[in-house]
Amino acid sequence: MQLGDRQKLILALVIRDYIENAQPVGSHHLVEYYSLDFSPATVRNEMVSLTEVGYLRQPHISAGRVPTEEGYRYFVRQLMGQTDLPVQTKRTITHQFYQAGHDVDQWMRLAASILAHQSQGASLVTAPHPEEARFKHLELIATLGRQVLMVLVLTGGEVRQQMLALAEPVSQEQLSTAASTLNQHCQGLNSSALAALSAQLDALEQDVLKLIVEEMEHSRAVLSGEVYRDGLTNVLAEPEFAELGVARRALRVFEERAFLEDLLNRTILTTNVGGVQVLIGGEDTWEELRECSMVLGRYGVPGLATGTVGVLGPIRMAYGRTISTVRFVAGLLSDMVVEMNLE
Amino acid sequence: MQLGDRQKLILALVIRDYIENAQPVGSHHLVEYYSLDFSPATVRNEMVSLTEVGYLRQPHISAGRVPTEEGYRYFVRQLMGQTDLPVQTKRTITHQFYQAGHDVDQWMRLAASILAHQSQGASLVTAPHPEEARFKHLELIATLGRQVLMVLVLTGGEVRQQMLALAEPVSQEQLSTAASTLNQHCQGLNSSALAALSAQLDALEQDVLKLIVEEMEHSRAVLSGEVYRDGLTNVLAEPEFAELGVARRALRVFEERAFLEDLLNRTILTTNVGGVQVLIGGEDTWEELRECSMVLGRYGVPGLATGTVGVLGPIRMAYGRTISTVRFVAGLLSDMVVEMNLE
DNA sequence: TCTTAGCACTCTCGGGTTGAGAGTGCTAAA
DNA sequence: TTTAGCACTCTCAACCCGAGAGTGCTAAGA
Repeated sequence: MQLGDRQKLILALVIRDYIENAQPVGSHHLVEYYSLDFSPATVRNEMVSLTEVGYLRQPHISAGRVPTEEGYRYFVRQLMGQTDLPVQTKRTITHQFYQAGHDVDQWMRLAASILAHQSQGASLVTAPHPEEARFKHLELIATLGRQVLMVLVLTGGEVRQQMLALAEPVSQEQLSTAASTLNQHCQGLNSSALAALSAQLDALEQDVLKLIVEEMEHSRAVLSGEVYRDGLTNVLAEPEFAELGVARRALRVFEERAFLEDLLNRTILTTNVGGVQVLIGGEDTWEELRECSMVLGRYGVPGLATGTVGVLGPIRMAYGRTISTVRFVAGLLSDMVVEMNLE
Repeated sequence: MQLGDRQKLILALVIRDYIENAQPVGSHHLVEYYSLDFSPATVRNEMVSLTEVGYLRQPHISAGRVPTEEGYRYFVRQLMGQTDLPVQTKRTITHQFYQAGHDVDQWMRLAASILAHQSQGASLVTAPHPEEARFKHLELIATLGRQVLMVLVLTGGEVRQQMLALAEPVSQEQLSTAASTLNQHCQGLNSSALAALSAQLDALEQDVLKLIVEEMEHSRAVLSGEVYRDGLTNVLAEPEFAELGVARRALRVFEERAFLEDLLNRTILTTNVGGVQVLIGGEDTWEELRECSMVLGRYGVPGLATGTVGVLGPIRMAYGRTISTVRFVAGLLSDMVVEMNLE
């Protein structure tokens, strides 16, 4: 069913008002506050239609209207339009990133902090990592006794380190030789190609190679590295999380890696870099997210390295501002990935 | 003032009962439930004394008694005694660590998870790092263009990595030469000794050395690496965090690095390895912790590398179980540090 | 046909009241 | 020194009630 212009206007106003005040919106308030040139009775009539198509509902018979999840979805898709961050805000954010220097860790933390602050929600950032890891460089470093530190650099600039315990002590020279052999043979190969190499290597090199393959396989998961979070307490400030159970369920989402992994696997992988996905009320799929919305974005360079940024908040979320912030921060992080690899 | 034996018994029972049920404890209930061989009236008389010395209080005149913070402190110091984890529990935990292999990251995550689960609180673990970092080994790895990855191994097995952008491109050979020069000169030196070396080195080496010193200085902070957390939602389940504001304040503690840093600096540094410190109700020092208690432990090998484990919960916390869990996990992590360095 | 004024109706919410129950402190007797 | 008995205080849940908000319906007006 197609909505009339007046219905769209009323729906949009109800949603904006509700997002701001967290209270059911009545016909009288709407006309008064937004100086509409038709009467509360007319608004009521339109509200009846909007309620019938499922975009609005009444908490109880003598209350105003509240948007349904479907209402929010329609709003985000059709009514909201593209909003953009104020130039001044953009400039401030860019400046902060500029000051963070070249440290990926710093960038991630900063991104999480900015997202949380701007959206007044809880934020989530994963470090960039390649969709398919390719070998770039290897170092083997003797630490003490039979403990050896392996540092593996993958295309995209991702660095992984892993301790390995050898059967017997090996000198740094032997390790360096092994590393340089492997560096020669493995350049640019992906994990399956590496696995095929095994035959032509000696025992030590085979051991190391096995570990490399393992690491690279592991790094294919969406959630291989650290997950940066911030603003968890922001969501607790929202009235919809006043009830203990609701707050717990929402925070659990952020705590459990397994859940996040599932979530990201099933949503963000289908999103293009630069694109933003909005999950409203768990989308009938994630029970734990029933009372929340998430805005997820993907950044990076496809084929090289990508990562995820996201915000969790109540369904009554300022979608416009949040989406544009997520998009903007994703853009900056994409620049970082480019810079890291090209400069 | 010295408490009589019966007063000690009653205080201990009130605290244990309150910890379990979160409800004011009345004289009648106490006698009934614990089959005491004196009457409720006697208990009431003793309770009056305990209230006068400040170990108990009444929420209101017709309610039972509740421990005060002083009461908890007395309990933890004098009444509780050394409890120990059940052998079976210890075995299970040890087994889990055994299965985690040699990955420090895995160990930290596991430690946080076990602490959270056993204590039903929120847990906190910092990676082991040296009190005074000494140089052990350096690698320089060309990634792309002028971007160079520096991998720095410190005594104690701590590994730090940092990107540096050089003024102009440098080949891997040049980097390797520089690294091996530095490895020869810097072996076992601390940051101030390193800073003094500068004169005898060429431009590239000086650049790198500056960065090394910076990293090592930075790594002296208590909170240099990642902070592992778990069980945040556990604390939300406790009735004392039902109020929004209380829950926010408690979680903020865990979110803000600055706060944690201050906290650890001022408490844990005065604790010996293997020792456990109990903060009850913020100890009049930390406003944010007023409604919480923390149990903090230190692990590692003094002079080599140490780290912190801790649990946050309501003041009404099962101190016995929590303290023994913290102590046990700290012990396991200390073993890990030893093993990493000696094997 | 669309809009709107008027009105009866419904439901929530906050305030006030009340009675049951819990637990105390005091007193006096054992 | 301990304890039974008792009067007393206070909380808590239930209940009632009236004010207020906002609706849907109807009928009149544009």
